Amino acid sequence: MSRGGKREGAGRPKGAGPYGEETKPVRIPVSQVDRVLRFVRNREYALPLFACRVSAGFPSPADDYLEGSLDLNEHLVREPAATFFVRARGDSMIGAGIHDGDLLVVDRSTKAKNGSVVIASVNGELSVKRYLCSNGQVRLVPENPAYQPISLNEDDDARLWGVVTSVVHRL
Amino acid sequence: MSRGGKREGAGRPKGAGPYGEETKPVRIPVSQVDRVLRFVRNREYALPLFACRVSAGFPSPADDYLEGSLDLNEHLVREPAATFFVRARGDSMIGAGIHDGDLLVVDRSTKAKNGSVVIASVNGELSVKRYLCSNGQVRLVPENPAYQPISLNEDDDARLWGVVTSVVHRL
DNA sequence: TATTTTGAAAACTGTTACATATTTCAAAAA
DNA sequence: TTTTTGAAATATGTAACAGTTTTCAAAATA
Repeated sequence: MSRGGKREGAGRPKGAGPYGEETKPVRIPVSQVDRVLRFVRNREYALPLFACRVSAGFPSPADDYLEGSLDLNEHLVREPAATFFVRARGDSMIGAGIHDGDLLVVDRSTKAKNGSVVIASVNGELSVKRYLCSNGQVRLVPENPAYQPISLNEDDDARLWGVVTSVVHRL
Repeated sequence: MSRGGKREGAGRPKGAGPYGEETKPVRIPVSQVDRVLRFVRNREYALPLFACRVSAGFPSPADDYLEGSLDLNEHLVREPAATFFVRARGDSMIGAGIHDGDLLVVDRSTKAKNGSVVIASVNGELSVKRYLCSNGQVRLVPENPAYQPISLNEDDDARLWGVVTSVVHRL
């Protein structure tokens, strides 16, 4: 009459769901539910990151060379609401690894420190420069000997737009 | 005695939460809860892209300088399932804009063309090189005069791991 | 009259609870 | 030996709940 019955190991095993893991309910705004489900189910953009010091077979997800997984958005954008992109022109910052046409990730929420690479407009001219400050004197310095540094005076109409956090160079 | 009381428009208005919208519980794997909450709260990784040729006030979303909006994942990763990341070591590809420590986006689904920058292992040694093919002869060429090109022979144990599509340089 | 304090009302939020739904495996049947 | 079956155990979507937060007019105060 009875089949199966109480016994060790009976029933659906733990972690047999699609995630192989426990779940917990989280409140999501209704308009974003679909987007979030796609995000979670596909884990689309969390891609493997491999270490490059390799001598033998490489790279396979089973390897020790796997450093983890990475999402470019999360890795490169700290605060989405304060971040924008600019395309760089010219080679005045070649020494900082910024090439003509590169995409710059600019964060407006972090304050420029001495030595930061910044987007600044001076007297209506926009540029990417290294921000140096000494003795109260602010200088915007290109990273290419063919260009001249700019020293900011009080009557200059200067404004910092943000700090460049990453450079994306397409091949 | 009683204050407030039942009346039209009493109480907290609808949509007064941080999302300005109704929420609903969705089951999320515990290990991804944090990632999902960040994803939902930050809302958008589709960030504004500005043109850099600018003379006056810049940049504001209302400006004409806005080229559009960009999602780094979508922009840099054509096929998530065939993409991985590698961290570059050394300066052998400095001429291609690849610096020590840069993050390389590698696509395994596109075939290397003549001139592509590729990740290749030759006799167990992994490297980033430019792939050149002429008269059936394959060469892996560094972009730094201090390094020697590698010509592939038939008895070399060589394998192409993928084509480098982008370089991410952090400042 | 003008300003401040108060508290009921209504929505928000994280979590628990629950009613299916699925999955598994050994016993029963073929 | 193979197929069928059903109790057991977990998964899943959502309602419900208890506690929190916010709002606004009435009450109290100046």
